Amino acid sequence: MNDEINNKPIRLRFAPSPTGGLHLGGLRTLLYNFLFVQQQGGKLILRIEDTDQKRFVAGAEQYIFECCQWLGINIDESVQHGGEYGPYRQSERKALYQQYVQQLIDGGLAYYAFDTPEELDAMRESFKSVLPHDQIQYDQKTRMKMTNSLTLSAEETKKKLDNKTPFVIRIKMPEQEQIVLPDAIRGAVHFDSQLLDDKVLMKADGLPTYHFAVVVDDYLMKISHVLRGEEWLPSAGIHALLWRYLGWEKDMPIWIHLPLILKPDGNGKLSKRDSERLGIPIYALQWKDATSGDLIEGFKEKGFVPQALSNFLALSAWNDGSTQEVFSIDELIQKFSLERLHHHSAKFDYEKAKWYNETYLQQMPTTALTDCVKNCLVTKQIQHHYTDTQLEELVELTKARCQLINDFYDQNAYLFHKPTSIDTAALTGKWNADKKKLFEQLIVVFEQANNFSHDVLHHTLQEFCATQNIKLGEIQLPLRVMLVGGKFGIGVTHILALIGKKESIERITNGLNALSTIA
RNA sequence: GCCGCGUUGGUCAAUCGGCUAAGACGCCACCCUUUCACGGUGGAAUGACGGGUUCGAUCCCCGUACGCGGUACCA
Repeated sequence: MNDEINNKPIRLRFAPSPTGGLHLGGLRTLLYNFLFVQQQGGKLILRIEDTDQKRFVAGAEQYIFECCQWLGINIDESVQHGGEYGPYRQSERKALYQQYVQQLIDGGLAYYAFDTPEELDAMRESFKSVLPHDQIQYDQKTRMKMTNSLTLSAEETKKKLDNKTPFVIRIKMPEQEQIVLPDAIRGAVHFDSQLLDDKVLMKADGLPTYHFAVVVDDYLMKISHVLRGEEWLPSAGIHALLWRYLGWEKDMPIWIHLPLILKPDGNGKLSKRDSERLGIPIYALQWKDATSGDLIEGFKEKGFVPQALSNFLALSAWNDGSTQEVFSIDELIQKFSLERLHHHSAKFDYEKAKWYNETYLQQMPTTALTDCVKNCLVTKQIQHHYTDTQLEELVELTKARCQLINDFYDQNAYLFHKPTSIDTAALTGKWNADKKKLFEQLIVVFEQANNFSHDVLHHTLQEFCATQNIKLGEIQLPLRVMLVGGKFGIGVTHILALIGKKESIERITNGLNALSTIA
């Protein structure tokens, strides 16, 4: 549809800054970029926006690729995949930007500014009395009072440049002009150039700012659609103006500004702090914070499968208009549409995310799920002697109660080690010396049993109850409490079969000791 | 302050002028189950406010309020 209008190949880019872990919002932007590209048969470019060396974090770039891999997101062009529009790291494109700023300067659309940070501060101070509130910025109201190539003569400017005086290059905002940014989901967004400041295009270190680099790179990389976060909308007017100033207006990509993901509670954008504060993941994969040294768990470490995260994320700012909520990646690719993207922010609902994961776990083939559980047990360093067949059996029996992979251990810990305490209160009033004798006899029966499988045990218990002339229900609860420590868990005969004869007898014996205090 | 974007239950949301306002998560109750879950059935719970436009506004327009974002030689 859009490709026909523009008559140009579909090329999208995801352009993160390597300044830390990739959080939920970035992940979702990445996912939407991917879905659209897959649907349209286009290309997805991953561009590293590392123009701020001060904020560079080692490892952040590699981490982004790892997230893509875990989520199954295919990148066509990047520092790792290559491509004909490289380099794909902005710091390596430094020389490329030069000719385009020069073009703007020659056209009188940008200018050199020599003001030092101190002079800028002084300017802000001095204008406090004449300008309303704090709308003091480097703009058409103030630029003629500053040290720049607009106020200096050509010779003076040349002298400063020859002397290697530090400078930045600023855009010269037009005096009075309506700038229109066509956003595919929000319609035309208008900006008044009079209220916009003369943004820095090139910094003193010779690297471009974001505003200049995106425009140049999106043009050179032939980007057809820009799907990025809403935090860019206020500066999108400047980007649109630059596309025009550089003479590329007819090649301008289609803009789509995605809503933000907000804190689950309270107000504001979801942040790293919320992850720690609420114990919820916000990264796909664990991220080690370089400054604090803290290791922050991601969705993967919490026990999510990537398909569930993708599905949850995809539906957090889009739906197909039906009541369907569970979509495979292929369905998402097929049904995704720009038109149905939401344009308002929403709170992050971790409960819902877990529900998605639960849904995916229930649908997974037992063998695949068992593999996940085995990995989980390894990372948790849980010692056990279960065979693969037994683990598969356990997965089948317990998956209905698991939302996260880790739940297979957390919910079934009693299958891996003896209960640390016995909830004797659960049996108050239901325990006496007669019951104790009953269980002592049961131990004898178990000791003589030569088949400890689940179905045989079922008959064994029934026969035992018949000979004792009691109902099965009378021994079930005490037996459960002795085996697992409380009123929870899967069926008792399954527990007995899984932990085995020796372990079962030990637990009953221990249980009888613990219960002697209430009898 | 200024600029931009938003505003349907506790949360996520459907509707594209006809509403007795879907559905999901969460919550509650009951059923199933001599445990806990799963499952099943049911329930409570929503259009920020004020003006228009219209036979009719959740839906369109204008204000107000509120929320979010931006306002850097950060992205």
